[in-house]
Amino acid sequence: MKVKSIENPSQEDLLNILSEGLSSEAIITIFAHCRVHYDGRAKSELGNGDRVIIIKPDGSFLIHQREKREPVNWQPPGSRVSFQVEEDRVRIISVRRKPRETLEVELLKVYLASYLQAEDSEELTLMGSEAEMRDYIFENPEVIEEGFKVLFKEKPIKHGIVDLLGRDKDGNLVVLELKRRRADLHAVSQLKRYVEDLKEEHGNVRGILVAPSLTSGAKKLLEKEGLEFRRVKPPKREKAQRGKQKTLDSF
Amino acid sequence: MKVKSIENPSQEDLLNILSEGLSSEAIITIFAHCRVHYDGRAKSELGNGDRVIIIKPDGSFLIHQREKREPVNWQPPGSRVSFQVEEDRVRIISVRRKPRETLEVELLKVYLASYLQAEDSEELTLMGSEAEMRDYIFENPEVIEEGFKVLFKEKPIKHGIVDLLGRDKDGNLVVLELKRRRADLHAVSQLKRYVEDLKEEHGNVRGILVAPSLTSGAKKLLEKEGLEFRRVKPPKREKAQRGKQKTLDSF
DNA sequence: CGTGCCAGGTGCCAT
DNA sequence: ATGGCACTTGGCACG
Repeated sequence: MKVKSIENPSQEDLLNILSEGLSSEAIITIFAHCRVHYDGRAKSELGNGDRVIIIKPDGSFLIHQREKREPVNWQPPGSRVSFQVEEDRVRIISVRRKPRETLEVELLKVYLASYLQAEDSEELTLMGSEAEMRDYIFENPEVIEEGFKVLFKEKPIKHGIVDLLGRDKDGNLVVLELKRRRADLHAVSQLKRYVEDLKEEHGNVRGILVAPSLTSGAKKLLEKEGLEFRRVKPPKREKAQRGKQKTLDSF
Repeated sequence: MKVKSIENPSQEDLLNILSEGLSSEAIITIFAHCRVHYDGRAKSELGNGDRVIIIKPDGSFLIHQREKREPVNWQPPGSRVSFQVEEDRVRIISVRRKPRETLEVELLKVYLASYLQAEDSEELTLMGSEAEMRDYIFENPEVIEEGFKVLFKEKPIKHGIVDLLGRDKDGNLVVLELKRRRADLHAVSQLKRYVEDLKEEHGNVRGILVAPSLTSGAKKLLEKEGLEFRRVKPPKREKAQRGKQKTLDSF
């Protein structure tokens, strides 16, 4: 019996679903008219309305309204769930420590209470991430320019971590900042920070923003700062393997 | 009849729930053993497992595994749902245009099919955001320093938009970059970009990072760049009202 | 743990 | 639509 569900449950029914669901590490889903209070890093109030509530066995807690991809309120994994029973209503409370955050759902009317003892050992395989773009350029440095050689991947420098660090055919140090999508002002600032950092210890340093495209503002700032752009799209192929720290001595 | 649910539904039952749910603008929730394919900005595959699927009337589509706050796969609001019926299984397809993205869920076994015709007119009221911090400082500029006056809120400059722009008691232009939480390298880079921008047209410009705290790296970079820090925590009080563009002529 | 940074980020609001 | 940026960002990998 993987699943259990009760429409318009009595208070006893509801409490059964909750305790069985929690103790059996199931995913609990409740349709309810409710009100929500949150206090922690921020603070929020949500008045009465119909929502979908999900409680996962890892402590994740989601409250969804009828619109948007994002939950209106939530609690991250690791939070602890408990419930209080009052005269005519049940209150579900989720507490997170460090930072201390509490989420309180006042259930005014429950339309459906259910849980699923989910078995799932599969993990997502994702193609087209920046990590894959990095590996791709690492293996095919010529897509940046002829004679380009990679020295480091994910190299920590004074203020931050550089995606790729290499040398051009003239021996200049080259910093690459990769973006899997259209690069914006933030990306240019990031690249500029790395270039300025490295210029302090090494002579000339080139900075290249590598992305499928640029926003108008990014282009303006990039040109003003004497930085460069190479158009590269993230490859959508199966990730080969964990390409860890690659170090080629000093530089 | 706000809610409908069927445990271990027949294919006909399932199709009824889906079409009734979609046409009545309900939130549809399905517990199922399934497999998922996604292709769009990136590409992903997810093997067989038990998941919770949510389809919202605005086109939002969520697939949740038993862990994490984030859906393993999803589709944003505005996507269009349809379904294909095969011999022994149903396939739910969600398509987004611009960018073109498709999400396909192959339902191998459905444990529970349900929907809720949710009525909800309430919106979240949130306290402690950066916007509130901005309004707070706008109204109480002395929390930055004695004699500080605000000139602009959300002021667009050459490369970006400054949170707050003002003048100190000596007449120097002052840029404030606000963070509702511990400020990091990114915040410092952002502030530096604004300060450099304004220095080109105006004489001396001070940059102050306003946040509850700083990361170690942010502190180092901030000091090296001659920028300043003021410790301010975001206020958790009810938002007063929409404080729009505040312009005090030129500066 | 804190620091740094990506994300199929999402959402909001501006031009 | 594009742009610039915040978010209770979440999640991960590394020191």
